[in-house]
Amino acid sequence: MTNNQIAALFEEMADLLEIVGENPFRVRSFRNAARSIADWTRSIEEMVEEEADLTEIPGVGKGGVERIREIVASGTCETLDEARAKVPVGVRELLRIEGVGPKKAALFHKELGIESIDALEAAAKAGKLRDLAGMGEKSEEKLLRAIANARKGEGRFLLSVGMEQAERLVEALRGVEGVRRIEPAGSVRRWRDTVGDIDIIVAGDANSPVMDAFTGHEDVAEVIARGPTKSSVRLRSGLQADLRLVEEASFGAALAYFTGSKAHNIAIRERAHARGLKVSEYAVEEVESGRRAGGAKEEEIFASVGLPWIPPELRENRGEIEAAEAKKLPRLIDLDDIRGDLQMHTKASDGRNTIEEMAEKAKTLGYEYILITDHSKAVRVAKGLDEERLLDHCRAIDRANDRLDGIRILKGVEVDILPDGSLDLRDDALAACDVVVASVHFRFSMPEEEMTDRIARAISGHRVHILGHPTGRLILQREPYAVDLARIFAVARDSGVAMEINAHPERLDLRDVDARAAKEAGLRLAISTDAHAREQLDLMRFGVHTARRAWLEKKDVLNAMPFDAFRKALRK
DNA sequence: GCCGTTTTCGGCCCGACTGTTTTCAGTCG
Repeated sequence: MTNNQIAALFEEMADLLEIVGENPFRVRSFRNAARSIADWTRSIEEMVEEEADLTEIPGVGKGGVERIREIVASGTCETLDEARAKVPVGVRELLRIEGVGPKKAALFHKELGIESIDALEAAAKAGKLRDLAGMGEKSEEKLLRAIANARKGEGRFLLSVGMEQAERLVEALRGVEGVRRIEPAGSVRRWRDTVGDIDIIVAGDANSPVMDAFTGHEDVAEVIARGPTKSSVRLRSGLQADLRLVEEASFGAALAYFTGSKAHNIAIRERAHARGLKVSEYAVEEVESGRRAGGAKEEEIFASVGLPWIPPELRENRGEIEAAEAKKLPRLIDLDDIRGDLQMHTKASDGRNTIEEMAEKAKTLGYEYILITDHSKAVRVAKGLDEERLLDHCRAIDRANDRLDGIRILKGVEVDILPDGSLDLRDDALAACDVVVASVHFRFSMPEEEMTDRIARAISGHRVHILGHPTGRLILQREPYAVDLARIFAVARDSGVAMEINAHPERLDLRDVDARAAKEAGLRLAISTDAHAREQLDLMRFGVHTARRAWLEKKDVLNAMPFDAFRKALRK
């Protein structure tokens, strides 16, 4: 049983208890527990086996420990079973519909016996909902639109999609009259790997036409809500976007508030509360006197609770507040620190550009070196290289190096890890390469132990320098394969192998928390774009910000090193 | 149910918008 599976059951308990009308604070404690269980890096199942102290997990107390033990032993617990007996599963589904919370879900169930989204839709179409307390014709129509949206959109979007959309909107609104400052907030600003919506904060005049410009933007498909200080729209892409207009004196408070994360904000607010302060999206105030203690700048919000400014990527309540307090925040890596790119493909396999074209583009990015890593032969569809073609390719790279000044082109390969843990090319061919990246590209559905053995064998026994996209996930498309990363990290450490953070927005693999665990296990990380065309070398920023979310500093990253140090670090 | 910079009981983050309501509940972020 994984931590995520345990967390999902706590989340389910919270939903069900809320529908039943349980004490809201009790419900929240279940949600808090779910959240910190999902974030917990050690295996909770193992902790149970070892009888370790589970109350170390924030938000887990005596009751939580009991429930976790029950869940690990049996897959469920008494509280959950009782709640499930009271609320059919379909009623919980209703919460996914925008505008339907626990109260409405309970109302629909109690009054009309509705137990599914389909049934809710049918009732709305038949006009049966308008007579319920607090409902009317308008809410019926709204509900039908929300159901249609839920069917279409299904939640979250890739970071790159959200980032591009946010940048478009900000660009369009920046020049509107009365707009003084504008910044995207939310998960886009924290560079989370997926985004659920876009938040934009504007400081400006109350009578600025920015709301009209926003709700009237060409990307807007539907206006969900429109007020003087807050509007929400549904974009053509299916994404929701919210805009907040505040006075300049409140810009920092609003930015901090809407950047989140929610868990981080709650922790900051509790901290403020303990100091007799109240933090809102408008200002920090002393509770007693009502005196204002800041709000124009984010720094003022943090300073009011005795902390330095915390970079948005760290604001997940994963220890950043404690680290800030102890003056131990990391000096996070920046895009400017990157000196090379360690995974890219050329026409030799499935890339669109030549060695020279990739190198020329890399020069414009200011890189000192790049590593060319075409596929090996197991990847047939990509025209993967066999031993002979790899050696030819290496000679072509040598020639390109002779012709080009101002950048070093390193010979490499992305060699496939075969199901038995052997590599797809002979050692003598690999020896011609400066750097070897090894990756898994097929047979993803092995049992965890076999997959772990497979990868461990591949990186320990050969001349591998970097493990490419270590979990194989494709965000929103394919789950990571089952693999014991802690064991992989231990083997990699003994073998001097670095882990990749693949910067492609569909991969971001390792993900933030796993990359952080890799660093804590004593490993170096390589941030690579895996570019298949020269313009994809620009995707590096997504990898770097994922690295920032993993608390990585310059010294943790292989390709942030000057060339000589990089070469030295590779020697095994 | 959890927790402690007013500590073992009594709190628990805060405000905007909507749709239904003559003063507010519900939802959302």
